[in-house]
Amino acid sequence: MAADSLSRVFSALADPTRRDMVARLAAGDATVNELADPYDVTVQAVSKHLKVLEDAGLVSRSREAQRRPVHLEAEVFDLMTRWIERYRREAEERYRRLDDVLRSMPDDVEPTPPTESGAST
Amino acid sequence: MAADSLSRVFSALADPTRRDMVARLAAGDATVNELADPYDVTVQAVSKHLKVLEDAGLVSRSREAQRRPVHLEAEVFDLMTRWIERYRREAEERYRRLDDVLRSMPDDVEPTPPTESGAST
DNA sequence: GTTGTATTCAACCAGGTAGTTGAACGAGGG
DNA sequence: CCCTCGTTCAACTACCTGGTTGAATACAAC
Repeated sequence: MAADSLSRVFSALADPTRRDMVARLAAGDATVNELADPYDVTVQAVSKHLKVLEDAGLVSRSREAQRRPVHLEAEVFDLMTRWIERYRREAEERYRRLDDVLRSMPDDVEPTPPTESGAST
Repeated sequence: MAADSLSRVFSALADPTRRDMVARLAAGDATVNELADPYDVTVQAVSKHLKVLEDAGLVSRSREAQRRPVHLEAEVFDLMTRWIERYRREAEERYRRLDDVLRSMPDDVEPTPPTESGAST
């Protein structure tokens, strides 16, 4: 299941520093030291953040002499967008449907489809 | 601390159980007990998860007798989608631009050529 | 008023995470 | 070869998180 990688991506982006790194990397590749500069933390801490982003598939690192330029991988964003949009659409549709029902319902009972059983994975 | 709302939303959805809850809530409102049923954890744990989702603005709870039906709030998804799409677009555009540059540079010099180990293809 | 049901609060524990310092490693330049 | 720079590894600490159990609260039914 893609749940695991989805967890890694969401978790990676739950940190403001990492989100800021992603934002800056969207403007262009950078080295660990360059990335670390604006933050008030050690380079080692930034290196750890980078590892989290890398494990989530959000960035990749190449080797160029002793530097390791960090590159943003945009494809993983799709995974999130797909998940988000799916449930948003569902929720909004349901909302619209409910709205319809309420409007077309004088004071009768609620329609309960017989195909409704416990939700499963 | 993850005080900003974007951090809270990403953090909330980083947990597979909470994502599953959201998925199920997209199909319709549910009570805490209903939500807790399929999971192998106590109701209290689910209540905590719900609090996280609520703090993130992903769900809301009303009061209906002693039950507290949970309702999915779809708007917050927009916040994430906007963030994600912004940087994805930036990254993709940059990629396209780079591609252009490379194509318009047949055998010219590169901006930073410390080592030359073959032409770029 | 007492009982029962649904939910939350409080205290606690195990594991993970973000940060630190200090040392090691890898590649170029003197 | 030795030194320096960029980066990562290792060990440690403080805190946050997800889980537990047990008690408390809120409302409905009896």
